[in-house]
Amino acid sequence: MNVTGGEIFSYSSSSSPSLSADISSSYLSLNTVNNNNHANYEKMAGLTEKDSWKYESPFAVDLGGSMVTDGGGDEPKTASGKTNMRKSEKKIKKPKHAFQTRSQVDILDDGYRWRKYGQKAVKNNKFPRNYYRCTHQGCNVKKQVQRLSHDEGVVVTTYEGVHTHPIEKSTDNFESILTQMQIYSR
DNA sequence: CGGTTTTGACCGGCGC
DNA sequence: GCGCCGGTCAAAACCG
Repeated sequence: MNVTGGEIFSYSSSSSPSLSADISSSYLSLNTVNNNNHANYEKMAGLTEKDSWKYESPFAVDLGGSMVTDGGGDEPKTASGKTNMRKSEKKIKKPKHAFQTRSQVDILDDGYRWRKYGQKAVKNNKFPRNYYRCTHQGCNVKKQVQRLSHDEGVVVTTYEGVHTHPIEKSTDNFESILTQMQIYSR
């Protein structure tokens, strides 16, 4: 069940669905998810109880900044043994924020550079979910992008963690600045 | 060539 | 204990 009211920030790109397409021209090469197979899930809109956690944000806890510590990269990636504890012994939850956006494209550029590290089929949803990680060194911020099956025009982006570095993108255009404002105004 | 995407394997948690 | 499921890894392919 959902705990405490979910923090769902939904804003519509008022007018230009192509907004993100423009900005992200640099690495907009993700070849969409159109070609995905069938897997006819059509029960609910796509949110199961399990998924519900994504839409609640325990940010009251640490948005203050404490959790950012992980940015230091506590992951002991030893060149030799990679299979060491992949799961950090982290007890505190990272803040997660779900954004819902109307957009034709999957790539919503927020000014950061992301590297895709996974893609999985979503239950009750014919579209897969994409997992991205911030490429900045020491920044463990992750995000996952998902599209609603029954409403292909809606893209849900869930951010996890807080960036420990400034945006590196050229902010010389209005759209990107707007995007940043939307992100920071939580 | 170096960074990124692709994609199946793998892993931990959870329910039965 | 087993199998499902969501999330992550990693090697190879890919691309500018």
